[in-house]
Amino acid sequence: MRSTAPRPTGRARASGPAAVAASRAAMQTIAPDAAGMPLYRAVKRALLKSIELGNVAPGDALPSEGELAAQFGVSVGTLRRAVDDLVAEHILVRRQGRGTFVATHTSDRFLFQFFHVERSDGLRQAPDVELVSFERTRLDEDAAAALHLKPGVPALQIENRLRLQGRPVVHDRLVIPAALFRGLTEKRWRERPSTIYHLYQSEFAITVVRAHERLRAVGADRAAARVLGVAIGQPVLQVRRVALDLGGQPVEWRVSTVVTGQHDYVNLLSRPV
Amino acid sequence: MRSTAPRPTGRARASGPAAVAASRAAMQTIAPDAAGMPLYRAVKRALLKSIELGNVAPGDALPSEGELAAQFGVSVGTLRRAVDDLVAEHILVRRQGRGTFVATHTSDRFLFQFFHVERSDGLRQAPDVELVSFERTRLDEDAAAALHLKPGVPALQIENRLRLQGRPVVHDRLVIPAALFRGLTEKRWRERPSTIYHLYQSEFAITVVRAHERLRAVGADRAAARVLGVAIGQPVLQVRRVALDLGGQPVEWRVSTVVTGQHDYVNLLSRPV
DNA sequence: TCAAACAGGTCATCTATATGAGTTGAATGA
DNA sequence: TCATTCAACTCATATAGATGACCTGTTTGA
Repeated sequence: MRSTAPRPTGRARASGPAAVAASRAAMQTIAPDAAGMPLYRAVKRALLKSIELGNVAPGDALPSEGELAAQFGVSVGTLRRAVDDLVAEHILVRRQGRGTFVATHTSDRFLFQFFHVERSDGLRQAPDVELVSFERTRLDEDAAAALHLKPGVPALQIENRLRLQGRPVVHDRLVIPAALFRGLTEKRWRERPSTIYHLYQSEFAITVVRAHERLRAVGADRAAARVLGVAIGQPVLQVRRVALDLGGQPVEWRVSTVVTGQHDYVNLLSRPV
Repeated sequence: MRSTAPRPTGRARASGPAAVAASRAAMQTIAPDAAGMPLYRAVKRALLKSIELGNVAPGDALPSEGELAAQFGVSVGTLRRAVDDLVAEHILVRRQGRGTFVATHTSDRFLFQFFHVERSDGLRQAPDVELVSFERTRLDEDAAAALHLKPGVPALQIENRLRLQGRPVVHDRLVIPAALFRGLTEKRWRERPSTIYHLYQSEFAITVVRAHERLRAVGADRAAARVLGVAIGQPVLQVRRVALDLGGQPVEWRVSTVVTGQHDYVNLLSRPV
């Protein structure tokens, strides 16, 4: 049994209630090139770096605020300021009474951060995803430009069909650099238990935190028409997405085709806080 | 000349450097129904209310943080916490060394918060707006539903054509309730010096702070085709927007038609902070 | 006259500390 | 046995204050 009078510094690691929360990994130290930068920004960068390097993995608890502040040699207020930012960016998740955790791509919260199609009456539902094709290929011009790589670099191209309320609504064509996803097979892809981005995160340590999309209306091409069961040339929404990881590196290029007969792409300008 | 030893409470209003910043209006008091609510949220609400009521107008400086904190009877830290939120929502703007101001709809910052069309190569530019029509009408079903009003309520319908790099790219049809925009004439509309939302704000005390949009691909209808110079039935992007004011009330219904041949609708998922 | 220094205001960052609320596992006791 | 209580941890809120950066009008001094 542990002492009721805890030592003033350093604490038993593997006993007591706190041990329930995951391991207390050491953080990166504050970057030396942080001169002139506000302290809380330097702390934020160090936290980010620790997550990027895998010192703390998605789902892990961070050390407590007091502990972290001590590790960095800053006050709790400053530490919280840094964590505030990362929570706002959905990179960390706070749970009062439990701890602060590295966010995982499992929750609906994340799903709908990256999935904006819903039924025209406002019903928002997770899509059913069917794999259409999975093949090894090389980057074409568009994908290469989006991914900041050279055309011809080995890649995987994956096509999905997404159903909402049973109806095929979205056709996705994903292109990801093979180098970042070594060992990814069609089997592993098919058998993922959760979302695609959760697969990236849990199996390849790639956490998608941002994306930018460019939307346009086009006539359905042959491939999309066939997969979605619409006429060639029918107006469909084309969404071209670049997904970025924690370090801001592009990791996925995706072209989605959306049939907007009974569904819309929704966008909130200035989310309520 | 003022005393070098300021009184401990209450300060001279119209002299000294501080007088450069605009009037120091009295704030709303903290709502009595704020029980259980965190103090900073109650403060935020009171600030919002003061802006809604016009106690401080767009462009005005708020009292200094210390002064405001004293008015509300909270610490500066708590006051800042409330202001932080409103700054994040673009309702207030901080300028170090100058003060904190009620945001105005003049800056590019605001323009691009609500205008998401840019050239496919990434060039982002403010559009040139031409008035196509301005007429008094009554709400149809769609507009009424969007504005939380009954069909048949008097309204104004305004059509615009937006050019980018000289090329007509967007056709807007705006519907606004006449009751909210009493005295708005085509002349006043035409002669606005700045953006539409700035007109709403400066002339009608309606500040648009949020909007939600639903996008779909459709074939160009006759009106859009004529105004935009495209063939009827050509795939175009249709954006249906409801704009909300400070209090969250819908104040504008807008249907935009975007020709996405050489332009895209851009959307950032999880903006970098 | 006019540029430089200064004074006094603003917000920005950082520290330190106190108290409350939520969670969990262990101890307690019927 | 099993529900309750409790201790000890977590984050959440709030306070008070110090120091720095930034901005602007006034004073100073050549």
